[in-house]
Amino acid sequence: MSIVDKDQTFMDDALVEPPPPPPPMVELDNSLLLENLNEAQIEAVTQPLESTSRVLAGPGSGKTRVLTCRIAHLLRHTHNEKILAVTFTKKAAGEMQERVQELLTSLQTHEEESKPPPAPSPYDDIDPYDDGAYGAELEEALVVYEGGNAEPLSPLEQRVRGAVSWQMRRVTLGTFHSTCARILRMNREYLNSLSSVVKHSPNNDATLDGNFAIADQAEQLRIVKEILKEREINEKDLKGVKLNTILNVISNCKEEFAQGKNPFRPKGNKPLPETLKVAAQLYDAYREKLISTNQMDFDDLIYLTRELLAENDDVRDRMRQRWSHVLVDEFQDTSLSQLDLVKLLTSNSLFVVGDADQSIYSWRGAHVGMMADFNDHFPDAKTVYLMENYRSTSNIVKAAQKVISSGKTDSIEAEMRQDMKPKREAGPKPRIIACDDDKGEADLVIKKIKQGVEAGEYGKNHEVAIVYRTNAQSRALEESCVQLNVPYVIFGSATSFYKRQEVKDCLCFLRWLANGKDRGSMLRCLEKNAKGIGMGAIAEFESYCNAVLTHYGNNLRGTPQPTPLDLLLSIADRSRIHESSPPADSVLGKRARTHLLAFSTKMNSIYDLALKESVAKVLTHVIDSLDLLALIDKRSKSTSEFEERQENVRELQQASERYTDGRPCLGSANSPTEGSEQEDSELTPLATFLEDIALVTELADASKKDSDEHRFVVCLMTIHTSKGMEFDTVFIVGNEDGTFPTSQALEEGPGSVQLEEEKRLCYVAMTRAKTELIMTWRKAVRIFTPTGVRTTKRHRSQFIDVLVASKPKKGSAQMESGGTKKSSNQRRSGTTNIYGQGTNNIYGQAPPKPSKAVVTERAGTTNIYGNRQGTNSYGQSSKSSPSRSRFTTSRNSQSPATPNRSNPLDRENGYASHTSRRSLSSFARQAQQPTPNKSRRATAQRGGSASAVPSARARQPSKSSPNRSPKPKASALGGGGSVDSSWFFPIGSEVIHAKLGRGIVLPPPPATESNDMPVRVKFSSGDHQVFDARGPELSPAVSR
DNA sequence: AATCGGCTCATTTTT
DNA sequence: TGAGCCGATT
Ligand SMILES: Nc1ncnc2c1ncn2[C@@H]1O[C@H](COP(=O)(O)OP(=O)(O)OP(=O)(O)O)[C@@H](O)[C@H]1O
Repeated sequence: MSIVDKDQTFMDDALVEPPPPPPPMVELDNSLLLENLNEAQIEAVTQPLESTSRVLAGPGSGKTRVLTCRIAHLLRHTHNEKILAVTFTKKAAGEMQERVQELLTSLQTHEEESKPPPAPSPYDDIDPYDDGAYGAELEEALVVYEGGNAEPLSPLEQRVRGAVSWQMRRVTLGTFHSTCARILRMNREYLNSLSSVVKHSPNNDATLDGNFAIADQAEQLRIVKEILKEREINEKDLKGVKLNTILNVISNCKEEFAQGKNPFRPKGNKPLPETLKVAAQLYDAYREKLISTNQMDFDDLIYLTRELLAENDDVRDRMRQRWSHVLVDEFQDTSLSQLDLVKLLTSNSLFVVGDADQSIYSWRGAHVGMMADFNDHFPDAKTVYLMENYRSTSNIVKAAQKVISSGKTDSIEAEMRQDMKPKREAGPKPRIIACDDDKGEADLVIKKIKQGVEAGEYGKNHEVAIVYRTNAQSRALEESCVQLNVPYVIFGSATSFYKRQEVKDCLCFLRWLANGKDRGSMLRCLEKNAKGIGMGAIAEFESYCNAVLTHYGNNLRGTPQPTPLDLLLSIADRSRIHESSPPADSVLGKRARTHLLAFSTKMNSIYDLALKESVAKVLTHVIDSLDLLALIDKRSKSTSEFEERQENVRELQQASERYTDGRPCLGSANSPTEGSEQEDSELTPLATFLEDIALVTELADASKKDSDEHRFVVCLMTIHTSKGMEFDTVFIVGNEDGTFPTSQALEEGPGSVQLEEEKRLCYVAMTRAKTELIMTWRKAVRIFTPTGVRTTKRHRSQFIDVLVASKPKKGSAQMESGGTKKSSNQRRSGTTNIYGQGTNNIYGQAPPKPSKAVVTERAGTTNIYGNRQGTNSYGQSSKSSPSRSRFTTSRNSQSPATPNRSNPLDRENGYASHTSRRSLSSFARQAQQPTPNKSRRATAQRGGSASAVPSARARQPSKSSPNRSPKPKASALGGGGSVDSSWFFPIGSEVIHAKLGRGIVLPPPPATESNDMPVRVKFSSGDHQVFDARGPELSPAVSR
């Protein structure tokens, strides 16, 4: 105990006691800090230092800005107090870090400039980017990243940087998960006495240690499979319960347990659902396996930390002392357990920011009522509302508002909801475009973007995103990008990169080295990457393991048991285990022995290297000594596949290089860099690398260069991923019922939890747009059925209906007859009754009535609705949109005010700076023209390259169906924000008429009873004609 | 032990 | 459609 305490104190001291004294508190001029804030924002930022505050605010209202300023405010008004800021993703943490840094820099610069030249200060030699005060090791990396433009810093700049660096050291930025991992590792000595750990380690051997690994989904699955196998349960016997479902259920159960409930007890007299039955069967075994292999899953990070803090007063006090101020961004997506954590960590300064309408993670355990409930948990909390929307044009704000206020109206959220005040001009109207199918949609979107770029419609730094509901939707878009030579980047987690075999095959060695008990990695090493070893040899190895462990159990009690890694090593090097152990030869057969010995020899050399050398060197040695490239070659079907895989491996090696800090890979050796006392130094470089991978930190891509910064690139991502971002132009694709909202949500029906979340998701998506918002949908969608591929007709989404619908007329309510007849997808009978079931449906009382007449009448062929082209109004507005990173004044345009910090180990904040992921090789090839992005945040790329290679197969033009869109009455006559034909065919754009050829759209005539969305077109012949914007005759003339 | 081919199932969303 | 899994073959 005393040792522990000492250790902890020591670590804390390292942080609390600065080598240089804190900067003198000068007269603080807060006006500069508050200069760019409105009144409500100022009120939020300047809440008392010791207080609990909740900022409730809609999208684009500057929540993130407020949080940033609040951090700066706290830093400037306290001395050594430290700050914990929790963000939703690591990327958000990175941006936050950058922004705070920029802000502090500009404030500090201002202060320094207005001061007389001071005497030399202790900061003069501190370079904020290298921890240089403590070690010189990082210089190499610095050269790499600042190499191009390393200008000598002026004394002023040095002082500023030093001061800022010092202040930033007081800030810990991270996600709940990364913060928890940190807390757990800091308090590793407590892990095995946590009650739930005790409960799930039947052998009571101290199994968890500070090197615990974070189990990814693959590992979770492996464990479940292993349990099933052990119990001789066939997957098929599970009655259709899928393995992934089991994992999800287990995850939910953990939350329930944490909240003091027992999910496995039947509720009332209802029998337990099958999924829960299965989960109940597996739950204990699953946890035991994790713990006995020294692993935790994502959920454990949260729950065990919560337990740690709840059960150990001393730890809790220490952690509370450590962070005097706690801030949480995106609080609406916080779970109840995370709330508990916040409570446990907070002493008396808490600042949370969120928007109930943007809660989109309830499926992951987020508590939807979190924002509303906040004051129940913190009765003294002060609430500040931010009502102004600075991001989007008012047309976009209005449209989004229309969507969010549709549907359920009796929730607390709905009651609390107030309209935002748009601060920007009206801007171009949001547009809705119908497309034939996915190919048509993708081509249309990409062509429009291409045109925007090439015709100069997009100003400099114009950012464009395409967002979609499901990842699978990216494929068609990618194909179009490749075909049309438009550079793109897929945002999202890098998991697909780490799922690739070749990457896994490399990583399993590193993981096994870091955690000798990691069984999954062990099996992969042996099974896939060791020559001549298969299931048989593995079985023999395991009996050897058991023999030795039995021996330890019988004769060597008190001696720490060897891990499977130790045992493997011992085959070639007996000294790895106790000399009295039974010899391997006695257990292993000849054949197995030969191969295991060979492999063990190699592993020994790898292990020894790991005690001396960097992660990158070890990885290289792994690849070389096991001839992994040859293996990959053998497994590849083509040279291009091999090259791609090889490229992935290289990418991984590159990433690993950044985890070089002079310490050895397994550098437990307590002689890191002299005097290096950063709190993280107890985590080995290898462990840091692996943890970053597990927690989905974006890995480094050194190839990102400044020269890329101003190139145009389209950002592709799911709507979930887009949370918190903003773009000048946003395309939301796949807005058809069954895709978005998902069919599952539709089946739950109007007002259901799921459908409401889909609605919020749509709201989030729409509010990402600053100036231009375009929503597309597909009239036909390809689906996979047992009978093969089929295309199914789809209806535009109910959210679009909301946008298009006019004020409902009383009494016109009517169930949709299913006028879609056979053409509609019979499997989804659920969809029909979303129209006008009872009173609470999304349309209020009067669902739009699909007119039968329309259905039959319009039996025309081919056509898509309105793409627009030609010049339209949006050049004007892009300037007025405040650029996100343009907060600071001063001249950071030329100086690397915020260069990519180079080394993830240099993490005073536990955060590795943003970077991009591996590029799709096909993309890399075709992207010679543009590439990554100017935007600091727009960089990541997902692996999954296979999907980027477009198959050149010809596509059937899908037979266009009669348009069965419900035809809202008199919609264009409605008030502000309603849809008129210009949403489909902008005035001035070029269209093609099936018979009359090309024409130009003129201002429309007033709507009439028979044509409520008229478009007037002028043809080359000089004729003017009026059409129905929703009719089949017109289609947009796609740019040439 | 390694490879090949046929079978099944899939698409929510992510730390 | 196509990726991943299982089992039969060498
Ligand atoms: N007081 C202000 N004056 C001018 N622009 C502002 C102000 N506050 C914020 N902005 C701008 O508004 C935009 C949105 O800000 P921010 O990203 O902080 O909003 P948010 O509330 O976090 O949005 P979301 O909830 O969608 O994540 C940014 O471009 C930001 O620069």
